[in-house]
Amino acid sequence: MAHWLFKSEPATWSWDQQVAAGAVGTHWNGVRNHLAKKHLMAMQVGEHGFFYHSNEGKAVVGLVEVIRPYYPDDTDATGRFGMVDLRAIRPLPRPVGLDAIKAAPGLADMVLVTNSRLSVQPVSAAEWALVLAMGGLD
DNA sequence: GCCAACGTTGGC
DNA sequence: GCCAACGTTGGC
Repeated sequence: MAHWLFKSEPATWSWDQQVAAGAVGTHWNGVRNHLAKKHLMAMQVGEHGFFYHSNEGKAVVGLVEVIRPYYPDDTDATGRFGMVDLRAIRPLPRPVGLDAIKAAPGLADMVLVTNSRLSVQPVSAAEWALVLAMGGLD
């Protein structure tokens, strides 16, 4: 199973809001980038991702699960882009900050480091395990 | 709030 | 189809 990372500015959509959305989850809409779209299209129900707070916080704060695969984003008038649905699984006991990620030897190739502007990113199995451990989960 | 990086748009 | 101009993102 693949792993992912979803970025959100807390002022727009925060982890607390994601948690409040509960099992029903949310539509991860608003993606308008073709590389991000490609990642969304590759996602399968049951796959897990990191929830990352950009700009304010700058940390991986929780885990989410894909609960509905790619379908059209009704906020996109052009019809070119789509979205998936996500639900919160659990917070990280210790949020993993961008500074810690940049400082970790095993995470130098993380997309968060190499292409920080991409809003939906793939995460390798090794990166996933390392960030989980840094966040206090096994 | 600045600005670098990057994606997109539109004129040619 | 190239590329300059522009807008947006996101770290600092």
